[in-house]
Amino acid sequence: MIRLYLVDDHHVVRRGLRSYFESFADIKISGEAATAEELLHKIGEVQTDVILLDILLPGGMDGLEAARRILGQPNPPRIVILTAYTDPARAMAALRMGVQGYVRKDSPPEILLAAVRAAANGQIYLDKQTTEIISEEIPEIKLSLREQQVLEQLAGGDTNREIASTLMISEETVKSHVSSILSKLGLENRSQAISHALKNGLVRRDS
Amino acid sequence: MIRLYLVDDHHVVRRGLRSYFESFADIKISGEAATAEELLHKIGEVQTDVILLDILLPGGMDGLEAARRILGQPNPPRIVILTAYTDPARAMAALRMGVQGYVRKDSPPEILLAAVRAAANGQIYLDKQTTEIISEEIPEIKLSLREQQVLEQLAGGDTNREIASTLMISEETVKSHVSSILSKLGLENRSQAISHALKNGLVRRDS
DNA sequence: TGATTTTTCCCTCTTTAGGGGGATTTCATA
DNA sequence: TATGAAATCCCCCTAAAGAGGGAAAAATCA
Repeated sequence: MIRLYLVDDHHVVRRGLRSYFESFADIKISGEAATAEELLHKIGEVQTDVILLDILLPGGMDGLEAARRILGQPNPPRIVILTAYTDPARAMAALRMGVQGYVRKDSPPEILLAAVRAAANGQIYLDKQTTEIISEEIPEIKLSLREQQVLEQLAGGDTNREIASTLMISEETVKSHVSSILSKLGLENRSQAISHALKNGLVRRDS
Repeated sequence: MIRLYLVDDHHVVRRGLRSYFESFADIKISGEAATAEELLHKIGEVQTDVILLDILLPGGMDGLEAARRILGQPNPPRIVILTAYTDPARAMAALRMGVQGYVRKDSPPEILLAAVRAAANGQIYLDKQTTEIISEEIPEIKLSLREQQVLEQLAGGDTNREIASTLMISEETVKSHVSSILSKLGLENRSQAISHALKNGLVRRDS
């Protein structure tokens, strides 16, 4: 019997997952959470084998950070990441941190099932697209803390001057951070950086 | 008995909606579609009272355009728009075009149910946030066709020169379109336009 | 038809972005 | 301790973006 915990901020998604998985005799839903904070708060009190975890969650913490914390505990449950869009960098980061699966939300239900069962067995399951992308030996793209902060504001539409002002550094420094972000991500200008960051969930979108 | 048609590109969402609505005696699911094209293709052959329609759909056509076409037909079904983020402009546009409801995906299921039942009765149902926003008498922000096309490419990270090239117009023309987009949306630069467009679902995000 | 909007293009001018090439300090780590 | 990454700042220079002010043809609408 696989005990499965569901984490997604949308009611309909949780309900859909629950009704689907409950139709299989070997799976039992051990609980649900809508946010990363709720998950971390509740997970200590339940015994579960697998957590199906959405990446983009409202509030301060995203799914990856929640995964990191849970996997840092002794004898943690397996985690399968559920995501709307396939992002190579995030998938790599997730795998490095010990996640057991990475599947797209628009995958057919059988894929989700396969991923959960594989995770329960300690196997790793990746969907086709992710596997293809990963297998191309993509070097991990890692932004420094400062670069992430700059990217965050970049994606908010701020100018270099505004970023400089809120980070209390000079405009020149911001420019050098932006340049290294572009070079690390293989992009050509800030517009592409904004587009990339928002489309691939590299930043929160609190609009 | 309310016949309800479901349109969403995610399996889990469709499944969740179906299992939820089927638990009510007065509702019957008359069909499902994953894209706007599929909906338009299939809807002629089924009798349905209400269509629950996701706004962001893969492929060329979005939910609003599909709604426009369906509502243009004689004696059309009622349409309830389902959306991930509340966008005032889109909500206004949807209502103007005769849609019967506008609800967020993360609403509690009871809200969805209320919206569908209201639509079946010919009433209009808006969720709280949308109502609040609408009631502030927001003047409709309407981009021309050309401006939408430019915004689409803008959000993809393209430069003015690239946009000019694909639209087969001069760079100067692109600049004037960009300027009018900024002025209509009340923004200051293209970075803000990209951020705004992606965060508020003004463009598709096919990454 | 007349009026309005859309789409197109041009010019000038200022600001912003971004590359290239340094340099310094701090801090972790091999 | 040496090495390297991170973070800070500077200069010079080119290209891109955007404001302001027109203008004119085409499409749409009243």
